[in-house]
Amino acid sequence: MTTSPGDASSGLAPGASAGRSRRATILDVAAAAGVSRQTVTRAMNAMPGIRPDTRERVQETARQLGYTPSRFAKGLVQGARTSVGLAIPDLTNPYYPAFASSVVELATQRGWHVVMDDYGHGGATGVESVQHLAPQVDAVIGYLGGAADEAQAILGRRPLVVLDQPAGPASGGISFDYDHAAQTALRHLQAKGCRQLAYIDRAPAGADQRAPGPVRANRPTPGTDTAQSVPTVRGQAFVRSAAAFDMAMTVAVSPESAASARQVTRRLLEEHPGTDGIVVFNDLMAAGALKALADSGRAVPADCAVIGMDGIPLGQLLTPELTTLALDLREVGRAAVELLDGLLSGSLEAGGPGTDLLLRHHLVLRQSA
Amino acid sequence: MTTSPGDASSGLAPGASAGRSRRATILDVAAAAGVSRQTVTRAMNAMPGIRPDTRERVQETARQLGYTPSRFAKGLVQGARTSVGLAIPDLTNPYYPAFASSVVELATQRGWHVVMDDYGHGGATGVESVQHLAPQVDAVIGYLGGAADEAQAILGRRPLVVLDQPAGPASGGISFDYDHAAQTALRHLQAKGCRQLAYIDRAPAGADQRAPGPVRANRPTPGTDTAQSVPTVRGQAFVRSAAAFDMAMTVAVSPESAASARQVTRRLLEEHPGTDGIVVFNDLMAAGALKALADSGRAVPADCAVIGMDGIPLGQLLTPELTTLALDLREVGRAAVELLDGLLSGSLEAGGPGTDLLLRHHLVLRQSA
DNA sequence: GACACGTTCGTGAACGTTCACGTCAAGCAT
DNA sequence: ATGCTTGACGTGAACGTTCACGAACGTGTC
Repeated sequence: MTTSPGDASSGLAPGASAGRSRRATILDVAAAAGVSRQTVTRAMNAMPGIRPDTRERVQETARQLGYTPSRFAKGLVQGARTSVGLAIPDLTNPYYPAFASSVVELATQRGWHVVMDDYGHGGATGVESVQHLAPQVDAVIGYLGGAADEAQAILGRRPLVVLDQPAGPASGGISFDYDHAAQTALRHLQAKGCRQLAYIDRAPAGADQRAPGPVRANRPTPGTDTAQSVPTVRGQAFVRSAAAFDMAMTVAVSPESAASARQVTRRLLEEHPGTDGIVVFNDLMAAGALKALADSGRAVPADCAVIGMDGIPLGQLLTPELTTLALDLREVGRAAVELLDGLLSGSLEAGGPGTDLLLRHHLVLRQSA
Repeated sequence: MTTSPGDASSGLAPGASAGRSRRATILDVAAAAGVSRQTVTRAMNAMPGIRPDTRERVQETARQLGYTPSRFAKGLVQGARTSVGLAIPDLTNPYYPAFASSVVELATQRGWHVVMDDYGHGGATGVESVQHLAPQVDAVIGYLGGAADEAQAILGRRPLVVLDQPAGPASGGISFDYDHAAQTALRHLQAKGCRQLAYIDRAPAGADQRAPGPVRANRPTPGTDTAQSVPTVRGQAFVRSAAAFDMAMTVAVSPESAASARQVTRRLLEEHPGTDGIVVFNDLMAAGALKALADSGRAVPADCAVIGMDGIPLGQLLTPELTTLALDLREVGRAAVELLDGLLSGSLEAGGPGTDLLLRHHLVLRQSA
């Protein structure tokens, strides 16, 4: 004990500036300020029924003790402030932050907190993300990539809004009308005179990331099941549409990155030099495809048109500027939050009407097609 | 009431599937399963000392009642799982998600939760963001844009790590060596033969977003105070360096978006047609500058070189690919999390040595300069 | 048959805060 | 003096969970 009795600047209770001991509680503050718990509460929460000088004295004491009210004790007695989990596969893909930004904004407006998880770093799955989020949140919004049933099981009665898939066993779902998107894109390409199409799909999560997928010519013949070589529902919609439009379409598969898409597109162009129209899984990969076309000396859209998918701002910065099947991402975020809001407030019933939305892309014409 | 007495699949206590009443507590489960609180705890948390069949019966009961343990009660008795707030000005700028992604990854590895706030939507400030986060978190990491003192005051003893500014009154700070960055860039441009430089700075937050800032020729003459027309420390470093290298440099100011930067650059090029080297506040705005140069029919880098700042992946997708003063964003995130980790564990003392880091950009040479 | 022992389960206490009261004194009218 | 109001402050109870015990019940051992 080196504390001398005449110590200046600390006429407080013992242990006032104590180092690494225990967190200060409301009782410590009350004792140090010579008042009761309730008065401390009144001082800290700007409640009436306390004399201004008392309030200030208590606040000063709290400051000196480094007192911070326990959010757990507060939450326990007051009933939860709602906090929602946001499960995102990859913040590095500009699509997701654009969506997340909207969710965070609208959630904040409602006084919610957003606990974010960017899973997929260590190769985690959406379900693992929900598992990590679950103990901390009252609801989850997320791109889970399937497995909504397991996620809902983990959450119990707490609402779950899944994106890019129908609700299924989840509380709510927002999915996208890929058939409509595909038809819109192919109609446009057909009108432009494109005849030899290609679609670059995203490789499934489990696929080997090192070896870009095979380039397969899938001349769509009715009755042929192409599901195996076309990993995503998005891709399958394009295959269906190509058949309906009677257009030839090659499908290539690439991991979800611009660099991989560039490489895959290069191979595609070598094996199918006559390709005059390419649709790509998303805008990020489309950027890679544009690079590959430039590498091969082709002019876009004169030699080959390109259509991306997402509508992220990135597209406007590319050269040529990217024509894309755009989603209004702020709108998607708004839909998700409003759906969740309805679920939480009880004005919407899980699995009931209005919990399974279908959103449409619209074609934004820029230079590349 | 349409519930018939012979209803199957629900032999539980009354109110089992009750609609919107009260949240089920551990006591409800205990009563319904015919056991005690503690046994329910043991069943839910996979603790030993419970018979497998009991465990399963309890779990099933909990599932049916939709029981979810209160995170508040749990936290109160167990001591907090740490959750950190992440205050970000704008998730729409690709710089921030790249950083956030790294923070979320490393925080998750440590078992922390990340509460994200994307302030700046409604024109909120960093301090307001901290205010919103404070009741929910044990620490904050953030790009606050100054005002670290107020933020720290709100947080009390809880650690605060600020980015892009020295720690000051905050617990820890990570800042960037802009003088070094500026010297690196200008040295390169000088070697390339550039003689008429321009720097495009970001307009301060309070500035009118509609009217892009003035284009001012700041031929650096020693003794002239240019601080007023150069809003950021980043910009001031470039002005200083230009003076040191004895290079002419015009400073223009633009709101932080590619579209605005494009517009400002266009005006800059009209007023200063001889410009042969441009450095831009960040990569996003540099993308706009590249567009403006293309608009004016100039070749990059032949007619005019461009150097961005940040090192976000976007730069590689542009045409021409963007030379940039890159920050290793995963490294920045790692530094922030490790700093916070030290602060939280007590191995680092707030304001002590090692809490104020200075990171350096390195020049990534691509096509644009 | 007494004892020790392991397994399974239940009970008091505690976590830190707020809510709903209760108390006490001062001021004022009757 | 009495009663009533008002302002400032204190006290019991409750929120829902886990921790540290203790009780009850077999099961084996000597």
